[in-house]
Amino acid sequence: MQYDFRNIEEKWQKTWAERGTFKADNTSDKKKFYVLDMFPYPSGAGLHVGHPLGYIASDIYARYKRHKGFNVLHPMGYDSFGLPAEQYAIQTGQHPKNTTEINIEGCLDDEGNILSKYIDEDESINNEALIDKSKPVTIYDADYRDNVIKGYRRQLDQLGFSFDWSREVRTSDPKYYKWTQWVFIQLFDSWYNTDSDTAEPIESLISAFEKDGNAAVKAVCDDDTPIFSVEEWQAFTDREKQELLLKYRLTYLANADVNWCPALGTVLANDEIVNGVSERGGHPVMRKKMTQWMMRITAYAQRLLDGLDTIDWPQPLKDSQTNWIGRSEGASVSFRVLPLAPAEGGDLNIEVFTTRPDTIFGVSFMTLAPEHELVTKITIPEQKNEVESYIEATAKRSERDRMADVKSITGAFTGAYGEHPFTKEPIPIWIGDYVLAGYGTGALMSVPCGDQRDYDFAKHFGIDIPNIFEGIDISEEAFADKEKTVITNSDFLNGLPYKKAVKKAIAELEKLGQGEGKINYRLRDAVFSRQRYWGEPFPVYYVDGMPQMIADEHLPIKLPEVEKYLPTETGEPPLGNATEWAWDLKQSAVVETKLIDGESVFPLELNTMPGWAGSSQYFNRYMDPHNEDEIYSQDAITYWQDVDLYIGGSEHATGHLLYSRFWQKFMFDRGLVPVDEFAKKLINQGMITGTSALVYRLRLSFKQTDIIGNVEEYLIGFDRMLKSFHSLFVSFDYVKMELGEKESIKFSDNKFLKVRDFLEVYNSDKIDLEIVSVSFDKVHAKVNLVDSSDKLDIDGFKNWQTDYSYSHYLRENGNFTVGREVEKMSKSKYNVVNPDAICEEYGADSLRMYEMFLGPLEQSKPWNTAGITGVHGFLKKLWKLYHSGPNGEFKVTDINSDDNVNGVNTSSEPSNESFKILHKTIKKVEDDIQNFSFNTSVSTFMICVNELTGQNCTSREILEPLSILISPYAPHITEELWHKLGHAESISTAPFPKFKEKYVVESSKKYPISFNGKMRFTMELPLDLDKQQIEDAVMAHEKTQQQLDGRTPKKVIVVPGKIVNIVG
RNA sequence: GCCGAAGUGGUGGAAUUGGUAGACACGAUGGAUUCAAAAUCCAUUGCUCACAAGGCUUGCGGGUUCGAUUCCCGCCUUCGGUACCA
Repeated sequence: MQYDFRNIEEKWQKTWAERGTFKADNTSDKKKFYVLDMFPYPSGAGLHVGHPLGYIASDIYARYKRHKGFNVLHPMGYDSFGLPAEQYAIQTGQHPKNTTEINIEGCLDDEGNILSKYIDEDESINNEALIDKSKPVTIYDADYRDNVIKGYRRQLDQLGFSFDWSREVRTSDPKYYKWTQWVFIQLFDSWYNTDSDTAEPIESLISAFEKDGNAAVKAVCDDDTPIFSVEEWQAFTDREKQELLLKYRLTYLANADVNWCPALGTVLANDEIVNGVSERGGHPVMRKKMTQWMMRITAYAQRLLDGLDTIDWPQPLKDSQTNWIGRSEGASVSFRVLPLAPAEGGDLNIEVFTTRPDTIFGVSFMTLAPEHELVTKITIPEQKNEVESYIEATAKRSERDRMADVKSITGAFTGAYGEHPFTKEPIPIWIGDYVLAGYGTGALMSVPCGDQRDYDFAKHFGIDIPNIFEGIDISEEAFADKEKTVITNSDFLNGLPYKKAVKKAIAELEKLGQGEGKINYRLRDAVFSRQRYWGEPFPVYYVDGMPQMIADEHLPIKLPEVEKYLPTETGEPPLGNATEWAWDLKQSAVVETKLIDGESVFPLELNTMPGWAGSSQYFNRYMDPHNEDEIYSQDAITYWQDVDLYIGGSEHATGHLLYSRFWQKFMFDRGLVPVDEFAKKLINQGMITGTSALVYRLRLSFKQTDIIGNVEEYLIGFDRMLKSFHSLFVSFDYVKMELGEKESIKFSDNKFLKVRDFLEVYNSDKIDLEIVSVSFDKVHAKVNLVDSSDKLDIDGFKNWQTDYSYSHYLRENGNFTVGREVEKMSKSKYNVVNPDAICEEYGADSLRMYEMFLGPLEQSKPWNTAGITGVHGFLKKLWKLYHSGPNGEFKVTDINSDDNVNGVNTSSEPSNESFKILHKTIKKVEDDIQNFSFNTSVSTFMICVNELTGQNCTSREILEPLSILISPYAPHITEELWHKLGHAESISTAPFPKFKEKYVVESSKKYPISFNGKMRFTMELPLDLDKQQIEDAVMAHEKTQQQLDGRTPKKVIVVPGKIVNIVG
């Protein structure tokens, strides 16, 4: 019997789905275990082999935990709001809801034929069903299925994951985003009490105001919050009260800097901006202030830091969150702006944050971010032009550019001066783009002798560099070593080391009332508004410009329909196009926009929520995903608690993973979740890169003498020079052999004789120019046109790119090979490998095993389909091991079996060797799974099956546990074998085999005998010898004497059970 | 720039605590089987030298150690993140 993976996999996938094998129950006596994957954004391109890597790993772990007797929750869903669907909507007018649904559910029926609703009258396939929408496809095209969207669900299903699909969520489903909106309202209705260090309902803040005003309230709030008394509070109008409360709420409105692109009418992400212009269309981009919803994540800065110590996440990921939060201790210092500055001058102060208050006497200038609000106020008329043009120039640079660029030093003098708090000397105030507006206060006290950037700035603009470090030469560079610091030229700080000087400086500043010790965080409040269509609408309407929440019972507020998905002509977000987008208070319903009267009908919020909104609580929603009354029941969350294992990419380190921790802590504060970290353990899976196939196209450079005798040399595509044929492609083997490491080679070097021959035969009469050198272009070929030995299918290549149909192909030894390069998997590089095709050819079990076999889970690694034959061959061998009967029939022997073959009882005890390899495998695999080292498990299985095959093992006692060991990795084949072994129940809950030490104990060891650290020979010795006995045995060995050649060893190192090393 | 990760045969990788470098695979070469192909099986395969003996070898340069892929110092290269891509 052959290993028929197609039938086996289809059969068991169907059976699992029908039986609900992987449904997790919210009530169970078993211990719970929650394995979570980062849910995908369902893109039209579908899955490539890189996507399932983490899902396979988590599935192995989930299945392993089921074998270990746990009640496992392993859900999957879709992060289905996002930009690509919106971009497509802008281009085609297709509703993102429809494209999203297609991307998830696909366009094929159960037989794999396209659904009739996607076939147009003329039998062509509707554009929305196509992956590559650039050219028309009809149902008569032979391979139309390759270009039809199969849908994420179908692609995931065929990989045999043990997901509990009954719990699926989609962030764009109103039933789901109802609860995203609900959490937003909870945040709006909360403030952060720094006394109790917890978020509290806004009512407690209001009652505090009503009792004592806000002077005594310890809260996280906006910097510009005024102090008011009870009387003042009571005298405030309702609107004033609302404005004040906004300064405390955990989500609030504020003016934030964004990258505004006037031409596109939209805000751009940093990576959508290249060299100061938009990536799409190359339009100018400006920094601009816009009113945005913000999340007061800074309230949680310290707790987000502290929490990192309590979770088992990768250290690099923790490091990046730590750096992101960026805690620094120092002092805030207030500098008076000297009144000789013009206009409003006089009472202006500049707040700076410094980590080095000890260097305050080294200040020789101040630097403000060009965006700093005081810049326009303090700039003197003479400097106005210079300052303004500088501000304009920096507005065009992205923050990342400004941070990355340390070489060009730019800035402008405002003409204004600050006053040193102690010396009262005037300090010139500059602006410079190395100061970022959102970082600290957006202003620096510049100490050139102690900070390299300040030093460079001072040198560049000829500003003083006073030295305040004892015994340090600062003529070449700044001195930033805190440990070796001794302060001098600094009045009361003279002679003090760093730590004492800091303390003293802060104390003196406090005496003056011009500063205090302060902890600063780099973390900023998160912008929560997006000027997009395809996102969660806010449950917010505006009365007199003040935001009001819509009551819980009216949620969800569903996304309105719009004609166009672009911003409006007046620059409002796409929701501004909606004709039905107003809140009627009386009816408690969304009504037509034109009914807005400011009395009972009010405008709704036009922004939508960002991508991370929907993913910040989804892990909790999975626990009770269809609950319509609560975000989840308390029973469900009490049972499941938190995620035990979360697998996903490290690119989410400071986005999703930080925001989710913030929301979880908030939910914890409000008593909605039992723990304040949502995932105990997290593993980052690496990227799978593509292995591109590159075909080498000849380029020749020619020399030509023109009429007046100038000699010109130029490089030209061969095809353009010679009309008689198209490009000449040359086998990579030959190119490499002739070219070596060089890029190009002189024609006179007498290489590439084959090319010369070729030119002579085909074009001798056409070449009237002198060839100078030979080089090559690399052309990407589709990877599936290349086989495991890098040979190109030339006919396939010609068919695929008809431009090359008439090209010539120069072979080497009858083969035409391509070069290989590892690059990111992408459509444009033709190196994307689709899991469907792999499943079709080798099966899901082979794909799962191979993805694991590629290498360590956390590392990025290149995909090369060629290698899959190794694991596929292994599965065939595994199958054979259980099918050693006549004609490949299934055969397993029991110890007490009555089986008789020709009168001989075939029952047999497994051999000691069989037990040994089985138990070695159990030990290794269990260790591997616990260490997430899945690649080494696959090797271990191979060794085990190879050995058992060699031993002709057929014992149930061996083969039954073996199938369980392999089943997390290759669930289909092992389920089939399990079934054949006579079990009615799924293998998935069979108990994991127990490792028994007694089967693997060794009595002797093959010792490596080294001389001066180099292994020369091995020697088998009993393990119970002591050091001296081993030494004696080794010294007595003839090869030892041979090696020593008469010398006496200086020293003999014996490590029992490990090695012997003879020195001398 | 800053932060993080990784460099081992032709390729993916293994070596769990400092102890036989290259497990397990892919590819390649030769052979068996076959009318032939596929499939399967066997042998060889880090480099170097004609063989053997030997020498060299974990990105580069140092160091610690009886012994370093592993620990320390200094460099180089590639990749990821860098606040509106998801």
